[in-house]
Amino acid sequence: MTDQEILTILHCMDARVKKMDRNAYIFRAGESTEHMGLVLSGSVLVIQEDLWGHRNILAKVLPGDFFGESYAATPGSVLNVSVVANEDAEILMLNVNHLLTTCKNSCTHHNHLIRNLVSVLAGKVLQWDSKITHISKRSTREKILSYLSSESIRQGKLAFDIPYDRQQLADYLSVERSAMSAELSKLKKEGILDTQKNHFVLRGIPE
Amino acid sequence: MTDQEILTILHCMDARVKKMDRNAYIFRAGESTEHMGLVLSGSVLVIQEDLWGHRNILAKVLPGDFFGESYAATPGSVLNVSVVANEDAEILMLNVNHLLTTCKNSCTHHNHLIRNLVSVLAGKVLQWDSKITHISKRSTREKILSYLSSESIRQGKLAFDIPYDRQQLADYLSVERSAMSAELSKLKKEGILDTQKNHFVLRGIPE
DNA sequence: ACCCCTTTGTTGGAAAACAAACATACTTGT
DNA sequence: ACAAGTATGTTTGTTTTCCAACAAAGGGGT
Repeated sequence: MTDQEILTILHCMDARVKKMDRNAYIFRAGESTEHMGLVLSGSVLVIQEDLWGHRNILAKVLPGDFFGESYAATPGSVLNVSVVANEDAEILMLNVNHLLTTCKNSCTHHNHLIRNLVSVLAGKVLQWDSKITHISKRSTREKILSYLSSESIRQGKLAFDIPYDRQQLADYLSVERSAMSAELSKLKKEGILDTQKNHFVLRGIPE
Repeated sequence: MTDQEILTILHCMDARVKKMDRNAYIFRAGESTEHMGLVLSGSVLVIQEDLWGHRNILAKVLPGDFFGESYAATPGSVLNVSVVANEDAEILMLNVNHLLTTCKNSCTHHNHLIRNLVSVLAGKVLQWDSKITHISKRSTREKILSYLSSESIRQGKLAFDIPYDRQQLADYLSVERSAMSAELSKLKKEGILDTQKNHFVLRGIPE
């Protein structure tokens, strides 16, 4: 596309850049929205939290990736999650309704964009599938190994970084940080993996 | 749409009806597919299972609803789930690639169908969100109550049926059937709910 | 009505996670 | 270099789940 076309589309979708400070809320559970977010810089967390401090991290969204598309694309839906900036971040907010309802200008690119939206949504479902795979495991150890091995496969190496610190990983896997930490130590002692900070090396089970 | 138009579209998407016996597999984890399924009659379960008999039910799909769209819409993806007939069922298989790649006949309805696909996918993400909400809860009791109250809200009544039997509910919530059964008894004794078979009545917490 | 088979409820010991507290790095700012 | 704050690892009771086995209830077919 030419710059002009991109500008037209951005205007079509009512695009606006928002600068968010660390820990600022972009969406709050209970609200509804027509906009989806695209992370330009920094990162955001998609979370659920209750009044007792339990925080469930559904995903960390990095630059180039979207969030909130499903709520924006479902009229009448109410956000079941909140989105907070994990660090200072720039977010491009895009109105999905403007994309889905044929616009007056009848952008020839609308259809292409909608197909892209299909890819984004399908990818999100697959991502959710794999999160469900991990947290459905019954023990902390299995959840850890399920997550790490899928990350290892996804990144195509046995040594890789994960986007979470310990507390965040525990919140992502829905387990106690302390129990997880203990389990990681065990796995180290057994030689199944090695880790320092957010860097992991899987060794596989010795025969 | 006229019958003729519908027929054209069905042909476009390589539509075929499959009759499945109870317990027959429609998709197996590890396969890939260009087709999504539409349940015409009966019902199917979207599951993950391991070699030790643990079965995680991701969803029960009833007539009028789809399954497999996300894998079909993501070229190169591999099924992370299996789909089995929960009872004798008729399934309409639709080729999503034919829908996404502009067809030679250039069906004028393609765009409309793709928008519908967006809705279906967005709805699926929301459904997954709520499943994650339930199984992220730390105790069996909380998982049960999270699921039941969301079903109650969704159906708009305090008395409602759920689509699962006890074993299936346990598999959906990723807990032990026996522990769940015990917890349900407790909740009954405490007067928080009542249940017989798959019918539930929520009473709320007595003040 | 009877038997068989499936579903649901109950129990008890073993194992695991939870929660809170503390110890030990590791950062960050000054 | 220091101090304060944060992140990570460790430990200890307590609570809960898991698992296996059994009991009770319900359904279907003959």
